[in-house]
Amino acid sequence: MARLTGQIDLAKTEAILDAAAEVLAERGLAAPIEEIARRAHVSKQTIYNRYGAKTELVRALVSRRVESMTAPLRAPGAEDHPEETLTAYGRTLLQVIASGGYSVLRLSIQSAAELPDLAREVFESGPLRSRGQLAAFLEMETRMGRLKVDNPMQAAEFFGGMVLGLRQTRALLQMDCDLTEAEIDRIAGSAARVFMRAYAPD
Amino acid sequence: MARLTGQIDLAKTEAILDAAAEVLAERGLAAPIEEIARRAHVSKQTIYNRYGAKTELVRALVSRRVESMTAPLRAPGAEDHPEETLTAYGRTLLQVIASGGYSVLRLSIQSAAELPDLAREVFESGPLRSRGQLAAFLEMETRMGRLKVDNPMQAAEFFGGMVLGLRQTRALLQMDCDLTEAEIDRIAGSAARVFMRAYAPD
DNA sequence: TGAAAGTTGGACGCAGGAGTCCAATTGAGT
DNA sequence: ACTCAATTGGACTCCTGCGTCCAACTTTCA
Repeated sequence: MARLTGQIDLAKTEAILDAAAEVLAERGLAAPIEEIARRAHVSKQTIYNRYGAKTELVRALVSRRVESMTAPLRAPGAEDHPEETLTAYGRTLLQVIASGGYSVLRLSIQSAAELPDLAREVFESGPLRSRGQLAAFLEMETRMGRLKVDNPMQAAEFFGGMVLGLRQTRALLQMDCDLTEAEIDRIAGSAARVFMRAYAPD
Repeated sequence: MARLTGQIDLAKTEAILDAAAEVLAERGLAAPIEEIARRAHVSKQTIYNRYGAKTELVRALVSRRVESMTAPLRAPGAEDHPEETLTAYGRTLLQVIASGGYSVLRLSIQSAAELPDLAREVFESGPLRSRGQLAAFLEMETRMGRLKVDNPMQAAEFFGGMVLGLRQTRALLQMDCDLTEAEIDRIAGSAARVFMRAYAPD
């Protein structure tokens, strides 16, 4: 095995986190650590060498993957119509669901009673941050007169909520919601159009 | 102890379900059954006499409480403006969160891997049903020319999502989101107003 | 007063899984 | 070749919590 640093094997660390993501997504918090070790082709001891405890493994995993459960706002070209930026944002939001990114959130929910600080971290550096970016965008567009949003954060939550609809709940309940690329476009597009109609200037 | 029927004690059954709701909400699925028994002032055996297994207790609890996690659409007076009905619906949606009704959903999410059928039941007789009622209302208002909604179910999801915003996620992560009665009114009102602007006829 | 059923608590067996220990192995660097 | 740290796997301890069993007690109904 290649040891990249003189010390611990980075590739193994990645393998552990990948396996943990898989197993915990499938079987929930109840999944035994031995199963993770097995699937990472690593000994249980190796996992304990790095993380010391199961909760720490969960922490590491979740912290590292929060980003992946959140839609970033792609820097919009200044010439774009806001509707396009909104559509793009909505699309990313839905792609996160379609690609199983919600397993991180599900895990955090499952651990919330034991690890309230982790829950907080996930919320803040995930959805809250994401909506915050959107809110900043809405505010800017308002100043430029292309939108008329009085309460940016509220409006951002509105838009996110519209796009997600019942799909977030479905995803958290592990029901697969067949989201094709076409579906995603359709929904994000509709939401953006409706939003524009409500928040158009004058 | 009063035995209401000649047979089993109905009051005890209620006590068990109440205690289970409490304990499971606080400590999650990991909560031991003995704790539930203790808090219900009942012996562990009594619980097993009724449910036979922990999963069955969870099933019974969740099934019985799904309704409480969902906003019903109050039958709107025919003379009301749709905006009022929407506001009322949104308010109920938020009151469910404020009153801790989401613990049922959290529980279902935690058990989803083990009890996928329960998850499905919760989703369908909870949020899905609720939005379905709203969709029917929107469709009716559209036929009466007071609204112009092309895709009622989608619009219903939009509205529900708007009202919930990030609060659903917060609630599932067990972060208390200080929702005062005033806040609730404000949010539901805003959402309804925005919705009306987007879906007004002509 | 005598069944029949429900309840109690307390002890018990048992399984699964967290975390530890250790002797043997592997690989990197010198 | 030699050293040092990381890794391995397999055994082992410990604990928690599920589900069962049972003997004593209570309540209802006849």
